[in-house]
Amino acid sequence: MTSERPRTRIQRRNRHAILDAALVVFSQHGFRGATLDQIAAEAGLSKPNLLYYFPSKEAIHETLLAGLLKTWLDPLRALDPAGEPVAELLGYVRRKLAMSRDFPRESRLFANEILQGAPRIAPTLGGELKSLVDEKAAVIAGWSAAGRIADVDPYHLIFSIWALTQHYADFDVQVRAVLGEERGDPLDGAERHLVMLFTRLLTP
Amino acid sequence: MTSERPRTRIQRRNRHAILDAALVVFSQHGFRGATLDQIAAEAGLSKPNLLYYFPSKEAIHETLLAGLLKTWLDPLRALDPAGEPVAELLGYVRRKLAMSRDFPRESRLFANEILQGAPRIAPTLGGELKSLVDEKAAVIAGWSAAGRIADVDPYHLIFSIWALTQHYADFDVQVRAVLGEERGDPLDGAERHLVMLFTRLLTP
DNA sequence: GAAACGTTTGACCGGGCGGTCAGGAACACG
DNA sequence: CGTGTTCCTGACCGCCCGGTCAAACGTTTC
Repeated sequence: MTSERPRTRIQRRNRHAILDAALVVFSQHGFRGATLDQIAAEAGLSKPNLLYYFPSKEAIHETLLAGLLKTWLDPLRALDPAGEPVAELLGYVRRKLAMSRDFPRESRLFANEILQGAPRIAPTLGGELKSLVDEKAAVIAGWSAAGRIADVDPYHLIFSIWALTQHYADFDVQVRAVLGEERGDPLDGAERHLVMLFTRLLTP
Repeated sequence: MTSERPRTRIQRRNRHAILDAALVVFSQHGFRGATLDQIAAEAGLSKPNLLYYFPSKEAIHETLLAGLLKTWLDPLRALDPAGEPVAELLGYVRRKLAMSRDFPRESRLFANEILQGAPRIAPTLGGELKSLVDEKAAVIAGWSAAGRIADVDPYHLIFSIWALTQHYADFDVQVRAVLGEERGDPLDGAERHLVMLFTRLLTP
């Protein structure tokens, strides 16, 4: 893969600006819905200049996804087999929810990719993602068998955490439309609710 | 709105074929990502013939969304204030999960629309959807106050049901990639898991 | 069978798209 | 200051997209 680090400061700045702009545009319109002109405008650059730094639209998208996947899986990697089970899982929920709060565009970029059949990251899903989940699922299954948490299917537990936390980023518009403008940040209520939900679910 | 019913049988057949094909294509590629040629090919018609039955690409999409929203909200409408609270809510979960099983493309069409900021159904979200949810949230809050179910935020409870059930349709590729091909239908495991989850959450 | 109407299509159009290219501007370094 | 290198851009290209249209084809009706 092309992993040459940017040499000059101007390169770093512009590549960064492009990826930032691309994240905004791709996450809102999806890959096909986004245009290079939009990204260029958002980045404050000309379209040919974009293609000076990246060989193609595809390449920008791929770079974005590759960078995303690492940070996206970190919260799960941090799940400590040696920790207190319920606290560990609640910590995972909180970290994941924090990502929905702090990186909603990353979440939507990912959701867009999966929705469209994951054409560009299918191998990663069946490879890196699957083996990480397998590993952590085994840990959870161990906790379950030892009676330290309630008896739950570890895979569906993980899916539940993903679904419940990412929902607040991906379906943000709907959440806000339903809650109206009065209430405070939906994410605050969500955190209380989810901590309660998983506490009730997991304590034996 | 254009609500003239199709007169002849050939009209009904072709309009239906177009909407069917459009659902397949729109749900996979999103509005901008889909092309009339794709829809026409999927429907087995020529592109100009598509535009004989619908005035524009937009019109096809709108027709699809309008028809979708009704069926999409029916499971929530069926929530009976007079029923037994836990059973009612579990029934809602099951109906919603059945929709993910039977109409995954409808779910993805909806998800695509929300992800992109709901440009075409924002009014409906703040109107029809909000008032329905408000109504049912009041019912659930009543059950909560009466001690017939545990003390939960009714809005976030409803969000949780949406998130957990739709996840299996919208993120189907990811779910299957993680679970591998061995296991049976993910939806079977999901149903057991979700029934357990909501039983634990809701019983006082 | 001919008129009248509903249905289908090939050919076409203007605009927007991803991408190219030749050359100019800005900078680094002696 | 000169020169090599990096950075940037206007103009352009070919393709694809949504949509149009005139004409042909089918079907019904009398």
